[in-house]
Amino acid sequence: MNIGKAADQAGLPTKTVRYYADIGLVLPSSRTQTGYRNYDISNIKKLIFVKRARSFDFSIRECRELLGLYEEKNRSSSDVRKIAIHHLAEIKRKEEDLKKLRVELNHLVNACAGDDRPDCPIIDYLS
Amino acid sequence: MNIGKAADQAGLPTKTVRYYADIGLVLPSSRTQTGYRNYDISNIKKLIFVKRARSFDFSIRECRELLGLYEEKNRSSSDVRKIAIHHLAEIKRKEEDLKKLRVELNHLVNACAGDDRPDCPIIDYLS
DNA sequence: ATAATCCTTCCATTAAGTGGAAGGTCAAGA
DNA sequence: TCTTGACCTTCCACTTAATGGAAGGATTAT
Repeated sequence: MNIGKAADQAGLPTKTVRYYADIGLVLPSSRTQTGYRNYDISNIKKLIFVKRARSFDFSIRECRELLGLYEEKNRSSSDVRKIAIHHLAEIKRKEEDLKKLRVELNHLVNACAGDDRPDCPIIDYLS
Repeated sequence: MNIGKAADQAGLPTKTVRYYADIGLVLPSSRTQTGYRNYDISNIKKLIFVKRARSFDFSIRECRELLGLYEEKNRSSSDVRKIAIHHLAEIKRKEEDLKKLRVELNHLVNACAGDDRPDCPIIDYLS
């Protein structure tokens, strides 16, 4: 399967699939004599796996680790869980940061008249 | 004031202050004959303003706009408010995205035994 | 045969800095 | 006066995870 077809199957842009090959994340199983990348079913599965992991905001590095465990049939689920828990903590941290920002910015927005006068609590707060 | 002192006053790394000068966000008021950047009080105030705006996760582009309004003494507070509301919406969107991820990933982590067996709902879900 | 659609590699760009190298400047002490 | 150390300068590379585009080769359809 050529890269375009593979990308379609995986639901990823061709550019991204090529990028994943470049960084050695999901390599095509072979190349044609003229240099075209060949993707087989197991490659596609890996692409889909990475796509899903990325949609969970796992970094490429984490995707690499997860993909390693995905392929390792005698893995320990604790290894997978460890990565997921670490990522979960990161997500929670970001979420809390955003919440703080939202609450504070919301206050400022509410305090601002939003009219044609220059007085502005938002500017004041930042000054 | 030299850049190092200015950076200290603003609570920013020297590199960052130089970067802000490079991109024309906060320019030093002058240069010495030998090329050293000179910062005065108003420059420091702008640096602090940008630092606070950045801590609210306003992009550099937004900081530029806010800084423009900060300097424009006959601004309309509605212009400031518009930027803040737009940014607030963005924060909310990100927060909701993260929440969805967190809830779903939390399910998976809870479903995973995390022992030395290979069976793993997390891997299954991504496959 | 030729045109359209693939594919290839390589380079640049994105955001917001950060790190480091090579070298110039300045103030203080011996 | 010389030197040492702490500044400062510019320039280049690197970070994340792609994405856009150019130049050119391969394949497929008409």
